[in-house]
Amino acid sequence: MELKPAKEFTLDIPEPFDFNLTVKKPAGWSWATPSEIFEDGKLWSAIRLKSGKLLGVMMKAKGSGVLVRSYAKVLLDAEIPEIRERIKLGLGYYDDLDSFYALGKKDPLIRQLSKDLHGMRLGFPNGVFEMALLAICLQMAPTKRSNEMMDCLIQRYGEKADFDGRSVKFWPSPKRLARVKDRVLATECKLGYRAKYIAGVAKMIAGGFPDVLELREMKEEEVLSVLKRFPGVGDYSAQIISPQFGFPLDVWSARIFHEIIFGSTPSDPRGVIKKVTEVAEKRWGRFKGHVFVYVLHDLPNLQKRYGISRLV
DNA sequence: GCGTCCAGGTCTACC
DNA sequence: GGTAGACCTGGACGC
Repeated sequence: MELKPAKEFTLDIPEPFDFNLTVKKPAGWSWATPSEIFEDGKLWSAIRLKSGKLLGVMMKAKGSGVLVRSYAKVLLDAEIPEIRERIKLGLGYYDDLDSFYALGKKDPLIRQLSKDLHGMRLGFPNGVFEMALLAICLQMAPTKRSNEMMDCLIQRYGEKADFDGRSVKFWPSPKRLARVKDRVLATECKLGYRAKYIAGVAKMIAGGFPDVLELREMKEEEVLSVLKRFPGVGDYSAQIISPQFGFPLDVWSARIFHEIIFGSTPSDPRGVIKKVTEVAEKRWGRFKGHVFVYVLHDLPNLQKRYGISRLV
């Protein structure tokens, strides 16, 4: 689909802010979709609005802010506030980095993180469905296989945005996947038992569900409760999908945080998830999500200090 | 080459 | 309310 230039605007993001670190994070996570393009400080990506409309987005740093160019087949004036809000959320406009970094006065881990990745805002560009696909594909699978499942979903059922001389493939819409039988999904993308979860989530969202901007306004416990109504979404997945940044410990990250907090490698990483989560809540409170993201993007540096045993 | 185990969770049956 | 066991698939490992 060839998209035409639509709304262009500049966002002033509060300091500290590093555009490159925010949209192209060190561990290689994509901003919104794995097929987006980041070259010479410019990002070409896409977002999907609540209506289901796909927008192409080109962004680059401009002074203390960010120049945002959106591309659409047709853009309504009424959609402009939603675009601005989604981009602000995607660039971490609301992240309280000053307060997070201030914890570094007493917490040596945060002191190091804020030094290593200064200005990296968490950002939450995607909608509920894209994050649900990510979370479910991450379950019980090595990274390679998770990536294969997600790539297959995007290539087979995703939507292409051609704009500004670039082509970006975006996650499938809930309406699109709601029309696919779970047996077909399981076979085509080797999703295994996850296929019925994905089909179920697609149907629920296609039938009407709070969007990411609405979830942001709820209390953290309420958001998690709402998200856990999805089939196949438990504590871990709900915290990945939530725009309020929880502490989604899995076996891999539980091992890392146990080594950082307690200085030892747990023999049963799954068994320490509850304990590590409780300590994180007590130690970092509302900034536990910041610590989680910062740590996973700073592993090479932390390995030297904390002797983390396994990086991948 | 073949069989077994298990991995970046969740659900369900059973106690 | 707590907890085994099952769930897809595919790579690693032992034989």
